[in-house]
Amino acid sequence: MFTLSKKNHLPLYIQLKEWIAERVDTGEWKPGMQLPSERVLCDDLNISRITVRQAISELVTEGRLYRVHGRGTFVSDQKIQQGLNRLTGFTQDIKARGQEPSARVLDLQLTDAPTAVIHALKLKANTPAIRLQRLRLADGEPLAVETAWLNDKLCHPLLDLDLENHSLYQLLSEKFNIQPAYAEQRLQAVACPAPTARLLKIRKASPVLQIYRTTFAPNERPFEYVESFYRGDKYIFYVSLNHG
Amino acid sequence: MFTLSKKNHLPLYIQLKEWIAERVDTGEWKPGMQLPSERVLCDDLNISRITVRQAISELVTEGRLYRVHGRGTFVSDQKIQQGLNRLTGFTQDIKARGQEPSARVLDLQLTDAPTAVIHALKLKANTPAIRLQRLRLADGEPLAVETAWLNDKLCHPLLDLDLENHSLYQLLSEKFNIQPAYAEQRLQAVACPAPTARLLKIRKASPVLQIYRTTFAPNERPFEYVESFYRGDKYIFYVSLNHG
DNA sequence: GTGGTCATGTGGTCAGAACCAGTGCTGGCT
DNA sequence: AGCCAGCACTGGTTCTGACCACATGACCAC
Repeated sequence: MFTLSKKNHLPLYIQLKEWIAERVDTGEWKPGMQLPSERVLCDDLNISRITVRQAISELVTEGRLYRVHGRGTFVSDQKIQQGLNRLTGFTQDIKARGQEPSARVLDLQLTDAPTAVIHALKLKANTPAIRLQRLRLADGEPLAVETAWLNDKLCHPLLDLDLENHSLYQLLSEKFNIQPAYAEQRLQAVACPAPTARLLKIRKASPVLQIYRTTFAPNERPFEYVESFYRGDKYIFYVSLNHG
Repeated sequence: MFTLSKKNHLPLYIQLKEWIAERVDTGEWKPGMQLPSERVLCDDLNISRITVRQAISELVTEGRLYRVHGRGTFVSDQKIQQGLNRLTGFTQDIKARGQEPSARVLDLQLTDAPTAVIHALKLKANTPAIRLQRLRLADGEPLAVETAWLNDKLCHPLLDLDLENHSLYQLLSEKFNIQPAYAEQRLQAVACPAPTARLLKIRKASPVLQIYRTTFAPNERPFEYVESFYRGDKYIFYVSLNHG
């Protein structure tokens, strides 16, 4: 069926894993289909069961396969796979929803960071930070007010850039080589404060989704802390959860 | 240091995993601390290395430990940990927040399923389903109203069980061997409907977090659809996002 | 001091074997 | 016909043992 090359320095289980993944991706093995049993794979490929199990286990962890004790191993339904939980900025998020994102800059300055920001970005006390407040629109309608705090040391020249027509993440990536790798968010339903309500063109105290986000670079350093208010009537947050 | 009991039917690697997890949770082993090497653990506990590796590997996958080739295994920085995005029921969720969960059953019956439920659970039209509505409390205070729809075929005898004092997921697991594997959620900030507000003891139209969840079993069949209203002033939802 | 070598300790990969624990079919008994 | 025990499969757990790849520090030669 296929040969694993020992010469190739790649571990056998990785080679097997990629081989299986390819069958699944190309649709040669369709969702619900049963894989050859672990012992059959051992014999056919002339490798030990521990190797086969390691390859399959990783694919199970990734959600591409699932096992049923006593019955066998099967290809997962691809629809279920998590297209959710992806870290994107407002721009990408809204585009993914089929709408046209835009922005109006309300404030952009270097100023003293409040303690919540100091803590989130792991700054020293009394350090200034960049405060960027924008009204975010989807298809021209106000959807959210977003206040981002950025580490000044990492991206000072940001103050001169055009943040109405470009994605912040895109600029950070192109100009400063900062890519978001990971983010933690807190979501809460609150009554909209009056000033924010005026910007969003909703009645004050309307329900809004308040989102706090801390974004980390690949080296696990936080570079951004954002507080947003999303109109409750216009924005739905999607998330997927997996069994521990 | 500690003894693994063979009598206990739990697999050795699970016992070891829980033992390590406890050290980490209680803070006996602090973030950054190096664990005893795999071979040392083998000798001390008189088990094979493959067992030790399986226990550690799962904790690594969960983000509680990390390994460095050639140096050792270490306790992760807890803040980075994604104890987030774990699929749990209300009971586990509230316990994890350090509060005491409880429930009051408002409704439990077999009835016609609305189309949203038919669709989410992939039922045939005009199929009845189990409707379970509960007021959920944390430390005795109303926190959420939860309406769960369950596939009748999978868990009919549920109608006779004690759902005030037991976790639904625990019962599903013990009685019907149904384990949640994956869930998709939608979250939205809305104004609380009057009847729900009375149950939650808040003013009507207060902001609440409305959460829809579809829960899937390991075989990717949906078995539960839940609509919940969480008090906006008492509940914060945590989520982590990863770079695609 | 600087730079290379090597011993040692770490995790990473893999073989072969054994037994346990669910699932589902089959054949024999009632 | 219907039930149930047994068997042949599946994945789940665990062992012994081996070698590879990487990190580190001690040692030696320059």
